[in-house]
Amino acid sequence: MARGRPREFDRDEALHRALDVFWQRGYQGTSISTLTDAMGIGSPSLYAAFGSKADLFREATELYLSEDGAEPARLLEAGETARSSVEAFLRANADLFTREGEPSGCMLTRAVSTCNEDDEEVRACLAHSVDQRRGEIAARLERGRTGGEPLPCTEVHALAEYVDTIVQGMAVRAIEGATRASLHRTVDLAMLTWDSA
Amino acid sequence: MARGRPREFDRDEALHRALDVFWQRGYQGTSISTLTDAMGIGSPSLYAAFGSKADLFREATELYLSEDGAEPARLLEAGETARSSVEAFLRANADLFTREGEPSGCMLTRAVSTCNEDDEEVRACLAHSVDQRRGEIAARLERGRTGGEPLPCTEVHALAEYVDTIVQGMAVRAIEGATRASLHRTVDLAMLTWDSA
DNA sequence: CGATTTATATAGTGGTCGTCACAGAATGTG
DNA sequence: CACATTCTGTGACGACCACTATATAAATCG
Repeated sequence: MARGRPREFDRDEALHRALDVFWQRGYQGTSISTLTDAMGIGSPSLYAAFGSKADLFREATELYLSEDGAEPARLLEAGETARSSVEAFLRANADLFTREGEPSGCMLTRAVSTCNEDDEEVRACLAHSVDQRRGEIAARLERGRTGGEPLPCTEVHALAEYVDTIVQGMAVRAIEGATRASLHRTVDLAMLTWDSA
Repeated sequence: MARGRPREFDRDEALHRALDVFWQRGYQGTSISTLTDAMGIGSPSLYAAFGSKADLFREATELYLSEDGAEPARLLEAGETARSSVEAFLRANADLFTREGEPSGCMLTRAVSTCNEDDEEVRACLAHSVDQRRGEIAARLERGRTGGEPLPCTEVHALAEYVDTIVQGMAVRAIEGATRASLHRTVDLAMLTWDSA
């Protein structure tokens, strides 16, 4: 098996490094040469292994969602109440956006702003990912609502959009340099919405 | 006066068009040729009148703050209470981010994500503008606090950061295509924070 | 072994980036 | 008028963009 000359780099590790670059610089702000430098390979190897810049970005997005973004999503599902689930979700995102030695903010949020309308496929990929995240929030809220849990708003979609707004706002603030503690203070205030009922 | 050949374009109008382009495409996503096309001038005229791409961006930022961004800031000052001022401020931003036939979102928020750490001067310019906005929110809150108005949090800076998070989150959602009504529903929920006291 | 298959390194493709030299055109001043 | 001054259009600079043709290297297959 594996006829021909074997690949000299670890594809998965290279993808991780590409994710870091996209995370830090967005889509348009990342050049192929930046990627090849970070991945430690030549451009022909990149194209042979990943197809194109857009394809590589798509794979990096999937990796982000399945690895870094998985912990917030897991906490969103695992909480006992919708309220505690949302709070854990927000705090996990605040932590994710301010990890030491890692890019700041949310990879998706950053990419949304850094690809313009020409990059049709990349925009579609991002829209799908963000829609999915919002859907997961709404689903968790709906689960609480049907279970009789009091929510600050009966429209779970509107409430999910509110939670998503907090997440994306924190992502921008992390890029601007906000500290983890500062984002957690914001979560404190965001959760006060629940205490209005 | 005005020795020499007179300029054939209106500098202020050209700056307005440049603002539109930066607003829609961010900083790195905007090329000089895109700018000259939109402004209807040649690149030497651009450089003679504005200096450089970064200088032009700085001027466009000032124009944004003094014109489009002025209405939210005005409402923030004009409201009777801190609460009503913040609500009017948020709604004005929601409107600003979803104007028909105009770029979506906030010009500052978009630019924050689209310039990477190499563009030192541009980042500094943006940081200053965002800090200023946050400071205005905090000042209005402090005015309410010393006036005896009940606030959901005694730390006006933390509360200002929360409000700023909503603004920036709405800006990202507007870029993603959120409707004006959807952003106003988010403001509804954000203001519930005040009802927890 | 030779033949085949796959990956790599080198070096390029045409195109665009931000910026500017230069020459010509249009104004004011003497 | 000549002259100084300022703007505009043409065209180009070197550097970078995403991407690839070509040749060589390293593996498996028969």
